[in-house]
Amino acid sequence: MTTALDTTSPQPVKRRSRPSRREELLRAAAECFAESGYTAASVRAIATRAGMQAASLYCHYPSKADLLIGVHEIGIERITQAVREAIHTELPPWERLEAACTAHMRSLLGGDVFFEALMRNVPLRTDPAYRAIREMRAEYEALFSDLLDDLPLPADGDRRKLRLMLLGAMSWSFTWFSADRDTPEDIARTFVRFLRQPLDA
Amino acid sequence: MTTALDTTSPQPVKRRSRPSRREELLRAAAECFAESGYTAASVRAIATRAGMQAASLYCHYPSKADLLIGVHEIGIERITQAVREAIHTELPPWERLEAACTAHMRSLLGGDVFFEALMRNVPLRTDPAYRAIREMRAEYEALFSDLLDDLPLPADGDRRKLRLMLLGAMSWSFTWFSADRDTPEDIARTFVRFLRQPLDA
DNA sequence: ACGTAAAACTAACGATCGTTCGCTAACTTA
DNA sequence: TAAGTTAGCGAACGATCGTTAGTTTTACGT
Repeated sequence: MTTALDTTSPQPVKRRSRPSRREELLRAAAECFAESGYTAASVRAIATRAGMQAASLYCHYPSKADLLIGVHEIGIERITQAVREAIHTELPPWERLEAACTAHMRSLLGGDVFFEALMRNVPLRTDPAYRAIREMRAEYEALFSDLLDDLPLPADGDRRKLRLMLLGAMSWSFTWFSADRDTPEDIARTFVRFLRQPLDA
Repeated sequence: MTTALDTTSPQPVKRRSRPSRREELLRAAAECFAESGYTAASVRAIATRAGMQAASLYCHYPSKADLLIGVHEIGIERITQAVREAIHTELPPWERLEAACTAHMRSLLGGDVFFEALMRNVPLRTDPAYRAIREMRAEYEALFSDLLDDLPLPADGDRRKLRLMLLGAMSWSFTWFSADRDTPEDIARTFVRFLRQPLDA
């Protein structure tokens, strides 16, 4: 009969001295959140993808919800950086807006799992993480508010709705984008052109 | 000590001869899906809201996934009907489009839980219910394809992207709409006007 | 009035969930 | 080298999940 001796063999248990194991964990979380959505993604699946046990995950993050916040932080930080760089140059207002939109779409549709996780997990107003995430998004969207303020619009141009329309159309592209038919840059250019040029004959 | 006698009293268990108990069930499901999202909504919560036990739910629907499909069917059918009525009149192309958008936004933001459930549960490509739901959505969006075909656009007007931009912007409004600041009709009108009129000075 | 089928019930199944516990082994630092 | 810190592990907790089985109740056609 089995005794206490023949238990599990003592596998090495490599301890990673990597700069940050948390980053690998966040990436794994982003992948799972992107694939299955926050609720359906299990901490066990995330941990497995990061090469550890579910319990070990809690050495780095106190809860699953904090993982989602962490994923959002990285995603928002990246896209903010990308847009900031794109509008850093001296350009006419409309061209600056187009540059921002191009950077926005490139980030969103470029295949980065952090952005996929972002888009597929827009927080509900009842979520506990709603406030934290919403604040991050608002800060990012303020970039576009500034860009629109520089635009020479007609007097009746509702800048708020213009921002919401443009950002909304771009956000939703996540649901229909197909790399076969479209490119992020073309979508951005076309959307800005639709607003800029008269479509009515 | 408690015996087997003092268990739950035999409550009457009124049997509803209503035209369709399934409809109440679908409404309860829509409410739960809208509040918590599909995965986080439990069949027990849905059943409780419909005034029955979780097991009784399976007398009407074979699975939770079928409930989601049923909710989508009702939502799509309602909004299709609303838009069809709106564009039934004889109107110039742009006015017809605006009428369709107004009806679209009124449905989406009017507080109907079926539409809230729709918007908060856009299916992932990996979901088993993805195909069924996607087909329903495509059929609805074809309405707008027809409307855009009637529009007198410049030669370089990409009608597909125009449709995706307009529908995307309207869909996303679900995430920022506030009844205090906006009305569905105003959003629809403004969005169409942005496309129709030149914004560039 | 009776038989029957649908609808609702209670109970429970196996699975999985997020999280906690106690311990081991590795790295860091003194 | 001794002490301290901590990432990682196996196991398990209590809860909840979607679903099924078996039974009882209700409504309705004959």
